[in-house]
Amino acid sequence: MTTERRLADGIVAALAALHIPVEPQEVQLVRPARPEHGDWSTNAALVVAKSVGRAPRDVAAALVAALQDAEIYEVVAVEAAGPGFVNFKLATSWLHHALMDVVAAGEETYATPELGAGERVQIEFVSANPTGPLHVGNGWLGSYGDALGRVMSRCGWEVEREFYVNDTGGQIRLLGESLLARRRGEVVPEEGYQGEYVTQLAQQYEGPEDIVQAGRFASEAILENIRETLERLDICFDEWYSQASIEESGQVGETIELFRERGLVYEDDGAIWLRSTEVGDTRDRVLIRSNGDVTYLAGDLAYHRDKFLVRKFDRVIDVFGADHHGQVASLKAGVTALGIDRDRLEIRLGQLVNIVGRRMSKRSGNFIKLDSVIDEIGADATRLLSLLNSIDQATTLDLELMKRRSMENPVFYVQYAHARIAAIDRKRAERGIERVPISEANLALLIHDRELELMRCLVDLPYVVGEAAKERAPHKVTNWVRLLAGEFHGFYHDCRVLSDEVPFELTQARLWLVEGVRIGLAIALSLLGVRAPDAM
RNA sequence: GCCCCCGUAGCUCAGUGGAUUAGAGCAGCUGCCUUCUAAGCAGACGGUCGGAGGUUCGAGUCCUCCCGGGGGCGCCA
Repeated sequence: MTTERRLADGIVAALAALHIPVEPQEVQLVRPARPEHGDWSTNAALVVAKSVGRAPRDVAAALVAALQDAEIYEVVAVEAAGPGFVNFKLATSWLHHALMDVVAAGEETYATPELGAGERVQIEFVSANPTGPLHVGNGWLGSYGDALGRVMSRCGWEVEREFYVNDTGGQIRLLGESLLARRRGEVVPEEGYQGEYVTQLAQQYEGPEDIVQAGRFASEAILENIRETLERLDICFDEWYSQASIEESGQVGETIELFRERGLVYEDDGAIWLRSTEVGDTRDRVLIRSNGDVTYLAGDLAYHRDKFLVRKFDRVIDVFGADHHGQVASLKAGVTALGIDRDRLEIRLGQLVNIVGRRMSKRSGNFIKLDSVIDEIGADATRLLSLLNSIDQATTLDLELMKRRSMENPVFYVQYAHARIAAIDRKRAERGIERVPISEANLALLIHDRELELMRCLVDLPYVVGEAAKERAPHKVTNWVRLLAGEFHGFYHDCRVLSDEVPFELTQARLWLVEGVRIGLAIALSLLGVRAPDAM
């Protein structure tokens, strides 16, 4: 049983003994930022004060007395503080036990909070049009979606990642036209695709002078290039879902029929409309244009019908760039019109990114190829760079920083910590030192401030991973791992593991502490999709 | 006009209800290498948390309005 569990149970029991009713969710047990506030702290007295009509400090005092009587294991002091917090001070041994827990659980099972309860969630992300190479923004949200999937999987969600391939419609025709124009040596139409890759594809295309076939050829080749780029970043998908396939399968018609049955379809100006204002949209939307083509929205709604009603996901998370904000209202409304609880569809909008020193015209970040960034700074740095900040914030990425081989560069800083640990282990082997089983190590010798800080940091990982999953914010894992790496470099500087000056027993204890840190680094880096190297 | 995101140190950003001194990294300043990688560690400096009201025992964090930046409001995708 963890210390946290013991304290939480103790608080509930103490409140019960005092006949104070409470909603358990309101009571928080946190690790305070300031050491003088103890090892753990609860706001229980503050949140129940109003309902029992007593001053928070009075409740806190009563709670303290009850908790003292309870004599919880390893708790050496309970005190009321500030406006009514109850702070717990624990024997240092609680950290040693926590370290044992980390090592016992290991990389596989440490920090795997059961939050998802097996809920089946689909995360759709990137879904870039196969009309050109991926840009920086795709890598940014691709890293986000992939890391979010990893974090949620670790927390007990059953995750599937999907890439929606927009392989049909006007843009593919336009791509075909652009390619054919290039092959004829003519100028590409003004709204067409001007990129040099079109010229290259035109040279490879040996098919007929047919827009559809040329478009398909080009989009397939480009999609292949997209896959390769994503693979370089270790961004994986379970499914590549074709928009063309959903249109050809008749599902669009079935979806529109469903809307019709609900009386949400009408004709106007020769087009077929969805009365989406009935279900929360700001305006009605066209499903079938007057020329007979289905709109992107109609396909997208058929696609979401497939996600919810055919494949039966409990929850769907769509990750879009902020430039797709216009789709949100109609998608939500369409899903509602299908009789699906709109809260089961989560749409995360990532703000647009810019690059330091590359003067942006409008959305300039989007014109920088992802492949060239990976060439420049490497895959690990590209991923970590993308996971440094919240996607809610329009950020300016600094490529130069990520190229430096020094502490200023977060990816090197963190990976270097892992490499240093591996170096210690190599040195240990060289010196013929065996690591004794942890049960035989005297962890009580770990009392240096650096050592205690490292253990405190490790204790926080399950909480951090859980928050990252619940808030769909994998960058919280990045923050944590940078912190852990920082603590480790401090420890490394002040506390030698292998040295004639260090007693054998302390060496053994430190070897296990270092192993705990390695586990923490390995877990966090794997969630972020960044390699944990043994040497640099 | 309406909708979404943001405004925190010179720069890039954490922090999204909790504790009389709001954090990190970088830039600039100062120390520390016969030692497991100095690709490191430490110290000092640096902020009216865009502004004004409000809710609360408690607000950078929640609500309202205003100012500023980005994005979006197609029979495009």
